[in-house]
Amino acid sequence: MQKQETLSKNQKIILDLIEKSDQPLKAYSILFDVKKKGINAPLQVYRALDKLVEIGKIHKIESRNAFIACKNSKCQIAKATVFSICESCEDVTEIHDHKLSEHLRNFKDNKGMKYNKYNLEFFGLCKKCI
Amino acid sequence: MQKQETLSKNQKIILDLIEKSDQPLKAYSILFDVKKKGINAPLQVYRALDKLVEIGKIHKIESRNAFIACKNSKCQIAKATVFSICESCEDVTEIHDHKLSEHLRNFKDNKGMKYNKYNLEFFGLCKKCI
DNA sequence: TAACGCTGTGTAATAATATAACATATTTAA
DNA sequence: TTAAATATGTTATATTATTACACAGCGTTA
Ligand SMILES: [Zn+2]
Ligand SMILES: [Zn+2]
Ligand SMILES: [Zn+2]
Ligand SMILES: [Zn+2]
Repeated sequence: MQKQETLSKNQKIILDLIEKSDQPLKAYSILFDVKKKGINAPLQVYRALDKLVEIGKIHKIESRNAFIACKNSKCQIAKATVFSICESCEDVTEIHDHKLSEHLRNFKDNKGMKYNKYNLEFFGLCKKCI
Repeated sequence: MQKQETLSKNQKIILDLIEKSDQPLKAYSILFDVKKKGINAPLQVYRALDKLVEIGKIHKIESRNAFIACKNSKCQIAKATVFSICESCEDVTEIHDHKLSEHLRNFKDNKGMKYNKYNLEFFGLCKKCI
């Protein structure tokens, strides 16, 4: 919570917008929406997005080049993300599954990699689209 | 193997190139390399890439917008991919871990999604970069 | 208080990634 | 042998992201 207080003007504007949407937003759609607030250039948006991702307030959906707010206070350090994505309606939901997280957190390959982050995206059809 | 035989000219050229590299290649770097073979436009590359991804000959590394050849005959239907990515040297390795695959294949959320695909990317430091 | 590092802002230009639209050719299958 | 499906070639354009540069605000510290 105290991190919220230290956000800059542009970061707040953009986080507010993303948090109001329950679905991922794309950078240029964000740019369009915040022009009325005086944010004029892509770079202003990308800088805020980078910071918000870094502190875990939002996550990037890599397969969609879009950004969604994190609703889980526990993953504020965006190091372990799991999403479910409907390939028909594009609905995206963040998944918090303790057993799955444990499994992924404990995963060791046989090459001696030292992991500090993972991102998992499940694709399929949601209830409405089946 | 018989799928290889049915690849078109452009698909073969581009698959050959990707298979010769043990690391992911980006679309425009592929384009640059195949110009000498008569492939002149981005779309020709992207069309081949789409097809090769579809039949599981290559995979897209979503977080890097790059394409890597699949060396595992079992995942020819690119529905279940796991990668390890070194954030320092950008080395990418496809992971085949039976236990992990089982776990992911069997994962069910509580929203009634019907999954048909997943992609997992681990990030960290490889042995050389630690 | 001045010098400095750090973080953020604003702006313009450009790079990098990907697709639309259209015309034509080749392969496959009924 | 026609029709459908798949692939090609080309131009233009859309979308996503970064580089480069100038400057502002703030806390530290010499
Ligand atoms: Zn989260
Ligand atoms: Zn759906
Ligand atoms: Zn594979
Ligand atoms: Zn490395």
